Amino acid sequence: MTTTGFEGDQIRMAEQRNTSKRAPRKQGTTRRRLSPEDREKEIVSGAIEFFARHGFEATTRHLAHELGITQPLLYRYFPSKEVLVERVYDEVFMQRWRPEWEGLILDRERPLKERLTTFYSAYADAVYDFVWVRIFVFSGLKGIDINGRYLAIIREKVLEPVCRELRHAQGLPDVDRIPLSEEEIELAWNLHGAFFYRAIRRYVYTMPVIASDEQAIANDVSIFVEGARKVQRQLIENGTATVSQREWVQ
Amino acid sequence: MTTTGFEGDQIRMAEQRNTSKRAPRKQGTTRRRLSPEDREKEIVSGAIEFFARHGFEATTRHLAHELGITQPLLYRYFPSKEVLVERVYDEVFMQRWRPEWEGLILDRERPLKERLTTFYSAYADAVYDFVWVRIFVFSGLKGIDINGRYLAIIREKVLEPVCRELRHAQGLPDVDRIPLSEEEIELAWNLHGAFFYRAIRRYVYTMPVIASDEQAIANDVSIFVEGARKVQRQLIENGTATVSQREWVQ
DNA sequence: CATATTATTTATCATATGATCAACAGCGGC
DNA sequence: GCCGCTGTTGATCATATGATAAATAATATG
Repeated sequence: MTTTGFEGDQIRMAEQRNTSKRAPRKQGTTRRRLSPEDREKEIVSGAIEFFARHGFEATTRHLAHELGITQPLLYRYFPSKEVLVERVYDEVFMQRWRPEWEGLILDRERPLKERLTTFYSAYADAVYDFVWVRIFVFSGLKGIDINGRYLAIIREKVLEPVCRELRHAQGLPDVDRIPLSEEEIELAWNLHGAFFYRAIRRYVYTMPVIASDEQAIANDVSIFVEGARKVQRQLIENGTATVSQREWVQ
Repeated sequence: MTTTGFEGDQIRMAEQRNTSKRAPRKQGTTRRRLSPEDREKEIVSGAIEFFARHGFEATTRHLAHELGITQPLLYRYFPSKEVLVERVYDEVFMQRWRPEWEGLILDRERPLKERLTTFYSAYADAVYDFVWVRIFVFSGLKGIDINGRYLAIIREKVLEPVCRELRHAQGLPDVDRIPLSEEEIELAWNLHGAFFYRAIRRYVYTMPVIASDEQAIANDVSIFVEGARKVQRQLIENGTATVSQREWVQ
């Protein structure tokens, strides 16, 4: 009646972990003793996967159980759950942005569609990822400021460049002459949203999503570059992109 | 040292609620006695807002506190937290889809851009909403099946119609002759993703998002209808929309 | 092989949380 | 104005959870 459901599971868990990657333990009862560095790495990578799956409200006991260790051991390596969670944030968010990506958008030697497809494909390699997407959404819901900081980078390194290059591609005035408006930035969010919503469908809604990301991204880009021309031009000329009733008819 | 931090707060909370909408209580100490129907309504609507804000892991004590009632009272109206949460799901998801929306997309008397803008604007009235977006994302992360069921409706009532109407608008063969492929449905997700990601930025990331939804939606639609033509045609003709290297150059 | 070091575990604490029940008190009927 | 019904609360329970400390055992060193 008063069973916690954990006592006997340790051996089972240990065996389970062995099937994945760790050195095989001769007997399920033997204690595994790692160097502090290795243990910490195991805890952090396990915590990342664990919190990505279950959210940050999930318990340290549950995490320890999944790691095949006891709960107090976590406190040998991290003074509190909060610190461990901070570490997970850092590990997932830090250095996730690769500076070389920026160049992919800006290289005017290549046609814009190709550049954007190349960029978003490279970006997808890093970001179409269970851990990344879920941690990002979890922390967003929780109101962590890390989201805002990351999205500021996206704005500076992706959205604004996309607007500038789209202007250049169709011979519109430079941002020096007519600065980017919020409405124009919102256009770039169109592409970015279509791109990232695919990841949300896959990893937040756990829907089966079409296999070829390359293909889908190329289509996103094509739709955007073809479709945004007219809107961007209107936006710059009129200061608004309101489509007159006449224009509905095309 | 052993304080729970709740004892004295009840009066304060009661006062706080009074500022919002409830009948003013002459004395902060008096007990408020409602009819079961009214009390239940208060609890449900309070729970919706509360869980949307804090997630479903948030505690019944915290909820009761915010409602200005004591925690045991919740159990007079709901046998368990789980049942209350179920009720919140039902309340938020049920009858959220308005059948008349479907007609907005299908009315071939009007140009497609106008139809889609009208539809997505109407849909935004219901769905660009703090509670809706966050509950949807929370339940998605939690793996609740309600998401999948809702998205099946979206597919049937929005994505497939959008594909059909886009075909019709540019004289492509009917779905009777060439059925919709997953790739083609993925095109419609482009528009839907751009649309819904705006809500995610606003209510999940809590970013300041541009004011005029009407405007932004009209732009989304314009980009999509203008941009998706070529891709859809290629998709149907070639069975794939792979853009040849030559075509990059436009 | 004996011993010291320390990674890991067992036992435990304080508080938090879902849930229950008897006591209290607002409100309608007489 | 008193009384009974019942909406509401205070007290409490069992378990869960973050955190701590002492006991145990794996590994290195001599």
